[in-house]
Amino acid sequence: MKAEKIQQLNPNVSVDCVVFGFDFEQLKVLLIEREGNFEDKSQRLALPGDLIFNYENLLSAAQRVLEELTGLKDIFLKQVGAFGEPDRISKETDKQWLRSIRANPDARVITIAYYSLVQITDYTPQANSFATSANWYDVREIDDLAFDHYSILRQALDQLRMELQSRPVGFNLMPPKFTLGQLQKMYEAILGKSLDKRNFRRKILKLDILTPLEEKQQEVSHKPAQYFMFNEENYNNLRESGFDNFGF
Amino acid sequence: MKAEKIQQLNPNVSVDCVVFGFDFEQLKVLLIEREGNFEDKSQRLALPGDLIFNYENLLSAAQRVLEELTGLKDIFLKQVGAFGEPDRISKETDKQWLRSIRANPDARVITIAYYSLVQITDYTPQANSFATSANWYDVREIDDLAFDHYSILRQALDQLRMELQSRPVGFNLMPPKFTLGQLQKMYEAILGKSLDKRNFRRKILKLDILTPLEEKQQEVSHKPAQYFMFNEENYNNLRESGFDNFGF
DNA sequence: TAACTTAGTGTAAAATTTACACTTCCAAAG
DNA sequence: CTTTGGAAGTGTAAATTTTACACTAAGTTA
Repeated sequence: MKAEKIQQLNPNVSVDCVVFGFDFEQLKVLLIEREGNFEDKSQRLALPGDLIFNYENLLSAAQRVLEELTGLKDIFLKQVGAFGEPDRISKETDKQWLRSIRANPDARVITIAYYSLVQITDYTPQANSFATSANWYDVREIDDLAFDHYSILRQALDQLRMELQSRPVGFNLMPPKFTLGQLQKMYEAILGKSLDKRNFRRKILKLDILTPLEEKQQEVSHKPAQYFMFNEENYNNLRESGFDNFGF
Repeated sequence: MKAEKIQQLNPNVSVDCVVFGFDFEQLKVLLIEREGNFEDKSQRLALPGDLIFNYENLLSAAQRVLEELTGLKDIFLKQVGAFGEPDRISKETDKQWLRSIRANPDARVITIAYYSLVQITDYTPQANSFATSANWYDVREIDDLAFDHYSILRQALDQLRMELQSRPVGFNLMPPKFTLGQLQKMYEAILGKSLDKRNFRRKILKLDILTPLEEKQQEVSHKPAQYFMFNEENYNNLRESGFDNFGF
């Protein structure tokens, strides 16, 4: 009885995940494709998302749905906000599609969006459930999506940028050792603008959250860069102490 | 038929409003009292909030509910986020109270919170519906509330402070003409710390959004201060251009 | 007329931001 | 072996911003 109760879908509330990925070149976002008669590709693409269970925590629901659709597990997600326009499911193709997968396809659904930022090489999406594919797409190439997902994406990106300006975010998505050039590329990809190398280095090093390693890059056809790792302790202190002096 | 549809409550989604008010002295928040057997006063107090109608826009719902419970109308509200812990309605007194007013008192409810900042003297709360009172309370004196409303309040306050640091917010809540001392008091009340008078003046004047008036304060028992008003145009430009150089 | 209260004002030192160009080290190509 | 291409790495001067700090002015009230 209890188990049944837990498994009941709440027809009015869904979660959507905006998982940004960085591959040392561009900022990408994880999207799924769905079966159906869509005019163009952008309408076939959607953020991974689905209804929550009735007695499920919102964040857990987002993590569960993300794993079900794309195979990505244990992703740290942060809330963007609620999207609840009564007409957010207004496109005819979206309505049709919902009829094919939902018990209650005409219910009014508000969705809670979450976002994250991961290192692409750490995760290999595996489409499942109603997703026919799950892949990374260059954020700059997306100009529309199913439902209201495009505006959710934009808002998540705004929030990520703001977060990046105010805290040393994004280090969770760097590999254990990395070069300052890679770190700068991450900032540039997310902020969508280029930064001065010397000023970037000065500023990031002054934070005292990076520990230089002895090791250097190998087998690159240019001057090898020094590797760095995080000073976890200082990094956490800085995260806590909030958002002073951290803009680029 | 349509009207009936519109009037149907959605048992799973509510809105809550955190209306901050400033009275030239302290930062206050608008709370309602409810009928019932509550252990202490803090449990009797709650943010104005209620279920949404099924085909209602979330923001409109927040404005409607706010007006129904407190009489405050045409308040500009900004979303804080969704609060959806499955156990957010866990206090026994809250459950009892819901049974007295809701058709479906045991439904799982997620709530979307909104906040605002107004000038207290512009609004006189009038309790109505299930609110037995609607009053302003000093934010610093609140240490708990019904449901999960205390944590919603804290999060809204964090967001207000962040917003204040990054944009020239809060001017909407000043009277048409005001002194720099009053403006500084507003900043101090919201940020919860005192600021250097000379530095504050220099910084705020450099933004070039204040126009000095000829007029001076009358009948104050000290040196009368000069009045200022907004330069709407520059103010809007600054709001748009975003959040550079605006911390105190 | 003395006491009280808030308004209003300037500066020097420190810290931060900004713009800017050349040398170094490696692999690959010739 | 030499040249070339490509990213790494480094310093400084000027401008701007931040910070700390104390006295006089103009009203009202006692």
